[in-house]
Amino acid sequence: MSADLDANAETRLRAAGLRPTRQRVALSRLLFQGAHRHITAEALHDEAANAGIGVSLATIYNTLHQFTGAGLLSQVIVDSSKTYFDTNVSSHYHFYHEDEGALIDIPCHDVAVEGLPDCRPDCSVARVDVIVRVRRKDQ
Amino acid sequence: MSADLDANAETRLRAAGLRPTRQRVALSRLLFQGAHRHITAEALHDEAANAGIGVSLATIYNTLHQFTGAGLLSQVIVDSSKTYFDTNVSSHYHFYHEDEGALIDIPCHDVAVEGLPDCRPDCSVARVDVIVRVRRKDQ
DNA sequence: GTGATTGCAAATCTTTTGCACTAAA
DNA sequence: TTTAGTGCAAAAGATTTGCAATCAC
Repeated sequence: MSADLDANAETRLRAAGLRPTRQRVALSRLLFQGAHRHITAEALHDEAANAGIGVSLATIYNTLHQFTGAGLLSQVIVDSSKTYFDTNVSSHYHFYHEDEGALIDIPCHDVAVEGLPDCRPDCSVARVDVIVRVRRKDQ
Repeated sequence: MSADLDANAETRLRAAGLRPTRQRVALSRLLFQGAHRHITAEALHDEAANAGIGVSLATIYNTLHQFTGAGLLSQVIVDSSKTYFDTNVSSHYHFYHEDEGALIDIPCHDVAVEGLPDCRPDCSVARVDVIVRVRRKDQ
């Protein structure tokens, strides 16, 4: 079954036009098996290390960006000090828990953003980000 | 009139509970005279230098954060590599021109964000950010 | 005077880069 | 074999911090 997972990961990578190297297959398994997740480079590095996969931080960054370029991941910008990557690449929004640094998806179809004006005639909209910043309630 | 502007700046600072030091008064004038603006620490530092005001970059950062804490500025997080500060502290959204790194306000009353679910019972919404990322159209 | 503020330089933190080495096709 | 990918260590940026000097009250 580990071989199965590897085969899945390999297929996914090939489909995205990426060579299935040992590191990419391993990271792909960590990222895409199970539910969608939000992760930072540092966190993925730690996770890989705990899983006994030796991957340098530089390769983690490279891989995350390659995956993003290939459409396997999306970047979420909510905090000026670190970058989150999201395994959910469909259109959706986020809660960001500022106390915990946690991201939670908000399905796009739940939310309507209406009345946006046009920016400029020579511009087109690449993406609309909606970030709902939440905090623990004061007691 | 320069004295007037300084007096305004001083009043603004006192009202915000900040001691009106030379640097703060000068930066306050740069930031708050004229129309609303979006600026980075680096850009404000350059602007201050061009205006003949000697302020260290560390003080620029300190001041921007103090102003933000005092409610005179708000932070806009749109780019993982730099932080923008906005002199418009009223509730509103943004266009972000990714090719140019330019921010443009979208008045909040133009836009309706509807259907947001609750995050968790123990959380309250601190702010809703809407960032419309635009690009130059491909020709 | 006294505590808040500033400036500088060094430290920190995240992310990127150059280059020799290794692995996939 | 040939090119893409990796690891390391160093570099690059943005931001922060420690501490002595300075300023506002």
